[in-house]
Amino acid sequence: MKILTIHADFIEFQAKKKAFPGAEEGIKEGKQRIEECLVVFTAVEKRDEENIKAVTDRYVQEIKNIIQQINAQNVVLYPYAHLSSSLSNPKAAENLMKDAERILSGKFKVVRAPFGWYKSFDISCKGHPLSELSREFSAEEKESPEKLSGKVKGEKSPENLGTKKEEVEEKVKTDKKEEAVDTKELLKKMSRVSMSAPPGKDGKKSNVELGKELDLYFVSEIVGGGLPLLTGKGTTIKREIERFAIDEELKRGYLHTSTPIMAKSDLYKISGHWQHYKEGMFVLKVRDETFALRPMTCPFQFVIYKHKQRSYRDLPLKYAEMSLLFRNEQSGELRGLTRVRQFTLADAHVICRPDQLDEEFEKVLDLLKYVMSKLGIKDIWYRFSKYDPNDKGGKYIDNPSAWEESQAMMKKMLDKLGLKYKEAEGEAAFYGPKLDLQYEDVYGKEDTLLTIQIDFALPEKFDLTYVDKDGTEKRPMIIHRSSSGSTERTMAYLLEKTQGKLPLWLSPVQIKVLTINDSNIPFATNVVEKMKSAGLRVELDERVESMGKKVREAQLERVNYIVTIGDKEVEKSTLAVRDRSNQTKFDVEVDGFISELVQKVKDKIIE
RNA sequence: GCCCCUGUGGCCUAGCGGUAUGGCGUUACCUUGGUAAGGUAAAGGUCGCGAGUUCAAUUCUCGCCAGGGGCUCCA
Repeated sequence: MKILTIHADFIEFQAKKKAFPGAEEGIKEGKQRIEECLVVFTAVEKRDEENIKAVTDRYVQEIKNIIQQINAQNVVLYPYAHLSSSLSNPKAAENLMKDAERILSGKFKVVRAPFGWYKSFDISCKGHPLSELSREFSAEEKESPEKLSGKVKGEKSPENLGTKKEEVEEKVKTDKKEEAVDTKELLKKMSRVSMSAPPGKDGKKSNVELGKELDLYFVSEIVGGGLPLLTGKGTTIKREIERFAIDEELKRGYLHTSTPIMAKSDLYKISGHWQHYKEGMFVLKVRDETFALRPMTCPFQFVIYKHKQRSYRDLPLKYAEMSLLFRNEQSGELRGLTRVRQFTLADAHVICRPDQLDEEFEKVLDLLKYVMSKLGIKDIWYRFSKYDPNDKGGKYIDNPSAWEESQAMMKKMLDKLGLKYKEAEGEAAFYGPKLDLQYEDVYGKEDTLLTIQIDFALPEKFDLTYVDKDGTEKRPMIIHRSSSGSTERTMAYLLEKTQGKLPLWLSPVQIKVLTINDSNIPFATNVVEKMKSAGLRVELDERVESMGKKVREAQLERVNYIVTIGDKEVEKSTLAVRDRSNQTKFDVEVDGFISELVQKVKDKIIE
């Protein structure tokens, strides 16, 4: 329910005409005038139907509270459908208001304006701070009326100024009480972790299972669904992927930006994301302003582009960012690291002249292929994602000729590059066609790993321009693309594909050093320190356990190399090295081994 | 968000209308052992949370939270 209240010197209204056939009958004809009154413009909404009684109670309570504050005697209940776009059925609304009239008339003089009629009215608002108020509420929260009214007031800051002192104190008290009660319960929640997933095809483990088994990440109830916490090991993988992507992008002429993770809603309104995806955004209302966590990077980088006048000589401009994004995905969609509510996207926007599009597209594809080769991403396929000409849900920018043109352009490029692809209607972004790089997870489910998109709509919306040779302003083209994808999802892909046996350069623990007896520890420690200072990730297992046990555990951790140090090794200053093929080499030179691994890491060898 | 499944100490797991089984890990002691699990002992749980049914609920019912599978969605 939404209400708007006006403390008025007077209101004068007159029913003119039925707004629909079922309008209230037997109403007073002619003008009615009420003086010194609180006028309550009221819209009953669809969701209120679930619990009419509770909503009525709150409605009455709110009115009483306001009347008390402004010290009025008369109330006018005025049906006002225009406050909401999701109205309840008229009969329910009419009955609700009649009920409220009955309840309130015990204490005040109540006039109810006719329901379902077009009415003319004159009103004179007193203009003091509390003379205009609005409230929005539903029956969802079943709490005591005192607490409810405190809560509503808390949401509307200007009115808070007028709240009586004791009410404010009471609110503070209830807040404190809530904190005290919850803390104990919430602490328990903090330790609750739930992660479980059945095996996939051929008994393969999902990224969820591997994440838990290898201690890479987990999801905690207290933090929330779709918000995984990466441990030190998990973060190592993430960091290596991201460093690699950033370094490679820099080599290829990208500029890395660093833009805020949130903005005022106005920014998203320009791009159309607000209209298209508001439901999927985390919206923050702070005082009188509305912000939202960003679900994508585009508009931020466009703001940077627009900050200066650009010449045709400046193009192509390639803005990249390792971008933290937030999307309020449906709860049923969340899964491990594959689909989350906060993720990092290796995002970029190549802003270029139309004559550069072909070449830039090709360069992007080359970058993606390179990244995939180093990450060991194979068995992906290309999907040419087009719009759906028959879509009437407003899912796509309404400009069929631009769609046809840009899709034809993309198709030409794909064919020229000799790519094999599947065409998919209705899979485009709302602003343009995409080339998606698809993969299959352990359950055989298809998902997008990387994407390249041609955008014909946003340059127009943001009025992006450059000055061409002839001195006139021209419209650039934009390629949206991700190089290593969402790092979280790419990690999920790699984990599932390798079943945790990550390539050396991505492994959280590359080497595990095992000692055979305590007298080997000093030499082993020395070796470990050498490895660490060479930049290798190594752990020492100096426990007094059997060799068999230590080896088995190291294998289960999926380390790349198991180095054993016993009396023979100490004596000769060498190592016994076992790799993933389970073959052990003896008498390996320490420095040689270290430099070999360092080189492998540097070259990002996929074994 | 919808449908279905799941939720037992840090991890895996047995079980059942009468507060719980075993293993791994942990801690202590013994073992100094050469490549897939050495021995003994101890500590650790209000059986996801809340309500209902019952003399009695971890067990049955409902609601909520979380995870997963399938839809839908994916800027």
